[in-house]
Amino acid sequence: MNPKKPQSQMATQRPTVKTLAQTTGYSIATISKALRDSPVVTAETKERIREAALKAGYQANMRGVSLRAGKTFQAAVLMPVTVAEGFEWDGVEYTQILSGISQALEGSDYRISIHVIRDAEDGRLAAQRIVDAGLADGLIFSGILAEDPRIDFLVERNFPFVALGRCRKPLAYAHVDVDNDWAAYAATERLIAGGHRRIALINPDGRLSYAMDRIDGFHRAFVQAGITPCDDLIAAGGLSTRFGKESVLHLRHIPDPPTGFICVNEATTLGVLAGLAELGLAAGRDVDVIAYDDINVSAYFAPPLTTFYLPIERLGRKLGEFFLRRIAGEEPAALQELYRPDLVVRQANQQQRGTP
Amino acid sequence: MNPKKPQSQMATQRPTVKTLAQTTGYSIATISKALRDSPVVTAETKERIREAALKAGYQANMRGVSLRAGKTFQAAVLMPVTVAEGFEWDGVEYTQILSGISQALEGSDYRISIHVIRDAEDGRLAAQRIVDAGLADGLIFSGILAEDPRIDFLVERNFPFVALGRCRKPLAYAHVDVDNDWAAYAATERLIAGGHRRIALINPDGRLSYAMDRIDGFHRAFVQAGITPCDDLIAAGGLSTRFGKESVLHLRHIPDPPTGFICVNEATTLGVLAGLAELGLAAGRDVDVIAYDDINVSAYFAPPLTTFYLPIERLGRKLGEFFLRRIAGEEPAALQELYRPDLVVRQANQQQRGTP
DNA sequence: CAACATAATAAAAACGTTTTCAATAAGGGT
DNA sequence: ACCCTTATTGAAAACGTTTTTATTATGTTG
Repeated sequence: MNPKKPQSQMATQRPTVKTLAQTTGYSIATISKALRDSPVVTAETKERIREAALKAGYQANMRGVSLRAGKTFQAAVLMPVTVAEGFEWDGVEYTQILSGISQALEGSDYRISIHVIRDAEDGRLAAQRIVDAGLADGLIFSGILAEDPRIDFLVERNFPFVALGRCRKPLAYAHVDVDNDWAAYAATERLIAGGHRRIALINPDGRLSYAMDRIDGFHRAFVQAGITPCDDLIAAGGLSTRFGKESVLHLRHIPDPPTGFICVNEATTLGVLAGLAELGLAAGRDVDVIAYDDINVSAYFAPPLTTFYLPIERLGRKLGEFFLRRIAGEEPAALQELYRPDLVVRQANQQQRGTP
Repeated sequence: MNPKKPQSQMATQRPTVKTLAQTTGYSIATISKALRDSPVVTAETKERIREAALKAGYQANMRGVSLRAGKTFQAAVLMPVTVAEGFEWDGVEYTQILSGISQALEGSDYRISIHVIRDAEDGRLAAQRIVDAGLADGLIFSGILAEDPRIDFLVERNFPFVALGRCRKPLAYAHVDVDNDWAAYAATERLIAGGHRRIALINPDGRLSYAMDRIDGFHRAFVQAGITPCDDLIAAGGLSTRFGKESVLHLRHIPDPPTGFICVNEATTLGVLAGLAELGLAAGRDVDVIAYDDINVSAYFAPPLTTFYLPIERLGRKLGEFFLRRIAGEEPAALQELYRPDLVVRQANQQQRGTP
């Protein structure tokens, strides 16, 4: 075979507008307009060109479109991961977030590109790289800090983005969030109504905005009930299973230990249950545990736990929708939504049980 | 303000090779060569141009590079998700896979783009779309079926890809896999040695290649021990928590029920434990459970379980490495690796316990 | 019937690169 | 002093689009 394959090689090449122009006899301008359904080209030629395109299996080359349009058609998602091995079930909910975003982007020309980050500061660097190098047309990220460097940066550069969570600065930006203040309030109130006076809040990193929201709600429930808030029972740490377990082991060994636990996610909840098991305690009998659940797994814990449940995939869908609308030019102020999770009762709200 | 902003607008535009050409006085050809460190351009001019580029904050526009090079610089990853809400902890390990791939791709120009798929057939469509529309330079995917339409398609089209798992056809393609045959064999052997004669294998969808591998290993252990294989105790279904629970509830109600359970992943394991709890049985006392663990969570189950553990992030890293090498032109036959998970003993291997 | 508006298509420019090829300058050998 | 080689840079083409502008043909109007 001739290594240059002058003829057969050409035949197997992907067709372009130029190819179609040659086969149909029209100019590449008309081809382009016809395929984009421009009103200036006649219905008959449109038909003819479309047919030829179909026959040739023509697909517009995104690289050409991209260069010409000055767009990347990429939605960059910052995905946090923990560094070390032995990470323990961290970030498991991201699959669902991505699924939701993906659903929203279906039908659009946008694709999801993943940028793994270690922490918020690393996230700022990633954001800067994405903006400076023009790697994407917009950004989606979560794990918002009260003072989030990414939000500051992106707002200042006027780069489109949607945040899963709100920071504590009065800036206008598109976001989706869970009403964590309310959820923590409702959980605490429920435990108080169940007779608990010493309640532990297993919380993530204190710089996270929603960690503060949860503390606010936690406090308010005590104040409204006229009880001293359990500030000493707030465990601020990771979202890991290990942290949940360690928190229980620690908190149950201090004087006047907690009898109720409010967990921040499924991972810490699993850890809390593991810690209780190690101490010979059982949720629903010796202590009460209320969880927050993104991925509908609390039903399978032993015992099944009462949770505040909001499928995180739904948030993902909203993120994707807001992303597209933001890219299309809508104002950030119009792209903000707050969700309240559903209370799923799986354990009775027991009254005044003697603390073991 | 003048809506056209003739001057200030220009100043804020991203610099291009043309800009640099103007500021330095060199031609765009020289600029390009200098920045790519071509040997034909003199050291002095290189230095001058690099300085100017740095000062201007020049970053090559990927869209231009992409069009010219005919590459997308995208590594497409097919990410499976279950459709319905109430998905129950499915696909949680993908975060780790992505993290691993991301680590391997660091330093390269490649970015990860996510394509969510519902099942293998949907995956084939996605693969076809990616290939036909030229959305990526290569593909990474998992959940390999014994007869996987994606592998057939991609091999036939000679499109670069790396599979997490092997199909059962004798095709040459890059892959990374876990030795599931061995793992299932070892798990079964251990339970047999512990005195169990009726052992259940909680397996994923039977069309999955690694499901068959596991059955093979499962069988072999019985044969080698001279015991009748428990074909009736193979539960082939999903990877979901629900399936794990339902399997236990079903299997424990048949005559001569299993006393040992071998689980396929953490999700089903959690379900199995939930099912056992509902029946009043405890792992490690009434029955034995051996799990397979991707994400190091089995230590927190109650009780902690003996598992075969292989951090899936490591597989992800290998996938990314193989991807780059495949893209660079290496032969698929050189890009194949099989991993054996580590046995992590958390429960004693008990002898001949009366089945309750 | 000439002038002109309108419709349809074609030509050309642009997006930002990289690469091939041409052009210039400098140096070395005879 | 002249030719030839070599080193360095510049010009131009190409990647595949889309959009702006120009060109032609057609029909309408005074």
